[in-house]
Amino acid sequence: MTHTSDQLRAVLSRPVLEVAPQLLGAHLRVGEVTVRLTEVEAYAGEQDPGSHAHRGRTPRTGVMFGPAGRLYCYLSYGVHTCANVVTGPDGEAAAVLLRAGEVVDGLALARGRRPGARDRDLARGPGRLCRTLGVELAHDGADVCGDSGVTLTLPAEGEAEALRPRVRWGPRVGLSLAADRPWRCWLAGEETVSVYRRSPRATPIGNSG
DNA sequence: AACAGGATCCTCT
DNA sequence: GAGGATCCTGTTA
Repeated sequence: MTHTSDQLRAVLSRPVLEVAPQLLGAHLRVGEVTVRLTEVEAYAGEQDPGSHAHRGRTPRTGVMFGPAGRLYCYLSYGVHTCANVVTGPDGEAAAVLLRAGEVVDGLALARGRRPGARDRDLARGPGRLCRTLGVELAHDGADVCGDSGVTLTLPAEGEAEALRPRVRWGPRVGLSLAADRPWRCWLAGEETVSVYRRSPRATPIGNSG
């Protein structure tokens, strides 16, 4: 559906576990490259031991504590930019990590940004997705509901309905804390969905609360 | 000022 | 499936 920016922000302001599956099938456009999202993870803010916001607000995580619809970008391992869409009411630090997608526009440019990668791997993984789209730390705080150069388009109503039965849930990738919470969701049958890896530092299965 | 720990990726085998 | 690269961030002193 083509939402106004107010409608989109209203959707994103809902609880993060409600918003996350609605982002599956959505199109994220940055400049000339567009990715169709196939896998995301929900992070529930200060209550969630797996979230960067767990220990409160810091310079890095500040955007997450603001209103829904902004991009929270951070550096993973000091090297890879990863991006989240902030969700929930203003003041609540919930966000959805954009884990993987399929390039549906700007393929030539995307390939140039990821030399040697197969097409299915262009945006398979949160760091790769940002590299492919050209998302960098400078995009931290960009409003996907506004005129920031980053545009989010939710699936049309009929398509969202068609996708619903294909949504699967499982544990989030690579977390040492709260490793068992099934807050990652993806579209079954999509070849761009990334491979699950459990953190070697995570507690044994079932013991992490 | 120093340290420990990553919401990852790539290259092997 | 395993291991290393690599450097930012938050915490502690």
